[in-house]
Parts: sequence; structure tokens; C-alpha cells
Amino acid sequence: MKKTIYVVIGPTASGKTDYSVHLAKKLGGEVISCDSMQIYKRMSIGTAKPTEEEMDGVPHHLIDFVEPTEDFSVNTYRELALPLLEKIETPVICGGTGMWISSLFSGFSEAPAADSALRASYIAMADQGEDLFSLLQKKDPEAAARLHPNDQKRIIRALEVFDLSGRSILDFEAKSKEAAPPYTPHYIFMARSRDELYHRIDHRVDLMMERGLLEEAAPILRDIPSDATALQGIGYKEFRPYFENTASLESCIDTLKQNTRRYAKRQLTWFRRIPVHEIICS
RNA sequence: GGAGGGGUUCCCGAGUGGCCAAAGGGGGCAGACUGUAAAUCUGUUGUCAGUGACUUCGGUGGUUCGAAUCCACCUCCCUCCA
Repeated sequence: MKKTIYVVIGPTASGKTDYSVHLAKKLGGEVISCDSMQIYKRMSIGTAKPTEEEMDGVPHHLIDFVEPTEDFSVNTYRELALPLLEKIETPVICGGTGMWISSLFSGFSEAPAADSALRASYIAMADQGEDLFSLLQKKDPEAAARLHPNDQKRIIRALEVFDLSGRSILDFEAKSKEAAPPYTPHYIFMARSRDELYHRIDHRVDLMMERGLLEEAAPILRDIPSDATALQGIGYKEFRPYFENTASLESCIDTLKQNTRRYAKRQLTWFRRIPVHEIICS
């Protein structure tokens, strides 16, 4: 009998945090965050990490525990989250990162981990005009067939897996499907009209500014290398032009709002294919 | 008041007689997604009917077989001289 786990999903600013806490309290459970940016320390306001007050006494896991300079990936997350799902009697997953959520329930590839040196050498090749896509077509035609020639990141990953293991990335995927963890997700989707969602996003960004997002962002931008994964997060890099005096604060805030909206849209695309069990409209 | 430059599709911005419903970018919308995923990639974007038709390039007239592109007038914006 597989354990059923509540998973609160929805785009950014849809109200997942509040609802997860509410649900965890009701069930006497604990919240496990599934968010690729709230894991980082010192990035709290910009990632809308739940505050002490918002947590309201409910234990939260996998939040605020990674240095922004550190490498972190889906698989690291999975290795930490799976034991928690086992240990905690009633976990409530609060999830915004689609891929990370799926890694918990559908099995995940045992393919070799990323190799930054190898990647760097491929990127260098590409910069010199080498056609990585046709290279992949030679090495692993089936994997290439599934990718768009412009999809450099995935092309490099496929090449990487092939070089490191001598096998196709598709092999690993097929295997992973047979090895799904023993949990059944119960998906709860936070529904909002597009208009409402976009208003909430704008409003939340304004609130972040009031709470000191700029002061939080300054040291992050100063101390963290711009190619760190943490800096992919929305809410920091948008202020770089302001600090470099090439754009007004006003326009940076607009970009931040816009990037957040676009992110929410991509999340919605991801969640659309998840079979939702419950829909919360408020 | 005088001299120039300019008003192009949601925005920016190419286009100077036919190959223009109009490059490119942005944004919007939609899709993808198996170790960087808040990232990355793809498609689409005047209207209607699905190989065609219709409306569009500040406005109004005109030239021409044919105009976003040429001419006249009008209107608005910018720069410079006063």
C-alpha cells in the first residue's frame, strides 16, 4: 500500500504557502518545500520564503539550508526529500518547481551526474562553431531525434551522459520509470484567474520592495558569482542594471514583475498536465 | 516665426513603387521539459474564410496598371536657429 502524500501545487504567488500551512495544521503534519530557490540562505525576501510568522509553528523542511554559492540539483533535492517523506508521518509538500515534484513520484534517472569540466569543454566547442547537435546525432541518434537543434543545454547533457556511461540518456530514463518511489501524490492545485494571479504578483513584488528586497539583493549580487545557480532566481539579477547605474529602479522593478509573470506562465504549462485531485479557489 | 528630422502592425524598430500583412527584437498566447529547471528550448502573434478574400503603415486628396514607399495640403512629435 503506497503512502498518499498531499502536494500543494500552483504558480508563484497563488497562495501555496498559506494553504500548505493551513493544511499541515489541520492534519497535524509538516511542510516539505519543493522550491528550487527557497533552499538558499540569505535569499529570503526575493524568493518569498515563508517567514516565521507565516509558518505559524508548523515545521518546514528543505528551506534555507544551502549556500547560494553551492551547486544543487534535482537529484540532490530528491535524495534529501525522499527520506523525509518516509520519516514524517504526514508530510505536506509545497511545490512550485515542477521538475522537482515529478522526481519524487515518477522515479528518477540514475544517469551520471553533471560534469562541469566536460560541459565547459562542450560549450567551448560550440563557441568555436562546432555543431553539437550533429555530433549527438552521430553518437546517440535516438536522443538527438528527441531534441531541437537549438536546445543546447539538453544536447550537452545527452552528450555528457553518453560520454560518461557509454549509454544513451534514453536508457536511463526508461529504467527510472520502473523505479518509482512508493508514494502516491494527492495533488491540490491553487487556482486563480490569470488577471488575479498577475495582480497578486505585482502586489507581492511591491511588498518585497517594502520589506527590503533591494538591501537583500545588494550583497547577493556583490558576493555570488553571476553564473551560480542561485542567481538564476528571479528577484536578484533584475536589479543589476540599477546597481550598475544603467537603468532606473522603477524599470528594474517592472522587469522583475514581468519575469515573475512569465515564470508563473511556465509553471502553469507544467502543472496543466498533472492530474489534479483537488482544486482550491479562493 | 525660420531650418531640418520624424509619425509603420500591442511596444520598439526595419522597410523608399510591385517579391509587403510588412524584416528583426520585445511583449502576449501556447507547447516542451528526467542531475543548472525561478533555468533552457520550441511554435504562434491583423481579420475572416483553411492554397483565397478583406482591413492596416498619422489624416485627406492626388499620381500610377500598382503606394507603407512618389506629390499636395492638413495634423502631431523631436532637434536646431530665432
